[in-house]
Amino acid sequence: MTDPVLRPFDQSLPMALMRAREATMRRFRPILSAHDLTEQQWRVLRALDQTAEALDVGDVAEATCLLGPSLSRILSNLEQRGLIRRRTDKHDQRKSLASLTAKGRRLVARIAPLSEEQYADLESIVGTDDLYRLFDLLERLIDTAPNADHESHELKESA
Amino acid sequence: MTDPVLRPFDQSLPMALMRAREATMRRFRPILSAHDLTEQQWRVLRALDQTAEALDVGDVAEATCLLGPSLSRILSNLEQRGLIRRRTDKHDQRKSLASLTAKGRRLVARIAPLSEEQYADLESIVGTDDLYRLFDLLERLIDTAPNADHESHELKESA
DNA sequence: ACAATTTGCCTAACATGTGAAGCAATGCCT
DNA sequence: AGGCATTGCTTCACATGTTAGGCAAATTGT
Repeated sequence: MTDPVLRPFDQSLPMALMRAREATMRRFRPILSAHDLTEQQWRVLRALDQTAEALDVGDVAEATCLLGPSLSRILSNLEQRGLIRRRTDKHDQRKSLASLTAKGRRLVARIAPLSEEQYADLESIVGTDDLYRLFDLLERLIDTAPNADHESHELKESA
Repeated sequence: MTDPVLRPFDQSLPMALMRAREATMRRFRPILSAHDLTEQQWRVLRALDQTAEALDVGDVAEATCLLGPSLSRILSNLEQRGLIRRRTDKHDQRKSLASLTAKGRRLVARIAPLSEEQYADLESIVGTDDLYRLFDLLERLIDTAPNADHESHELKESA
């Protein structure tokens, strides 16, 4: 029964997660900034590149882990640069649908191999097995979250 | 030999790290906002609470994983609120030394048990063993970083 | 049909992330 | 001592994180 002394930072999980992410991103950031893209802008372009059709803003937010206000600004930015396009959904006029332009798709295609190259390096250094172990542990951590809608898997079985 | 297609987000390590951190912080954020503190402000207070003496701004930046400009603003904020104190180092007048005020130390003491309670919950859910496994994997990831000064352990042995 | 509620996206305001530039204090060199 | 690059912190400018509030379209209840 010791006093409730605060654990030092080396034993803080959020801190370790942040440093790990920072260390990982250090590989990719130079590629992106060379193409005048931020991390977040790149995540949006990737999300849109993954589907043939357009996505509504809510889906993009979920996929990219961005909050509405940030995403709204990012979409405006990318739209002005001619990388994406926005139009309102005919069936629900509250929704705004986003999709890549040809220019945007070309940009993703140009960056993709560079990104995958870095990822391959990372995997070879850490080791494929340990990388999967890490993914599993992170996934478990995500599932312990109090009450977040991360596209709950739980409903499917109980429905 | 497939085309260099981009991996989906569920196989992206930076994405998994971000979601895991977000899920973890969801436990702590309510405690902090109830005391009008942001994550980052809390990290600074913690860092200063860990040492008896004052820390220079560079050390605080390293300990809290904050960049100079952010830290500079945060210190101004905390100083205005009377939670910390700043003075210039007599031996090197470029340096600015920060330390907690009595008020700041009381605030940390009030929050600490709440924070540790959440941490204990987390550990009991994830399991102590898996938590340590996770720390190990994250540490390895951090050490694969291209060229960052994370208080390199390497020098001590080779010196 | 109509009022109340909810949903989806937006803007506003403030705090932080990030790279570049400024500036004073220090260290180095001759 | 006098130049000169370096260090430590700050400020600036712009992009994002975060919470709150706004507005129009859709849904619900009657």
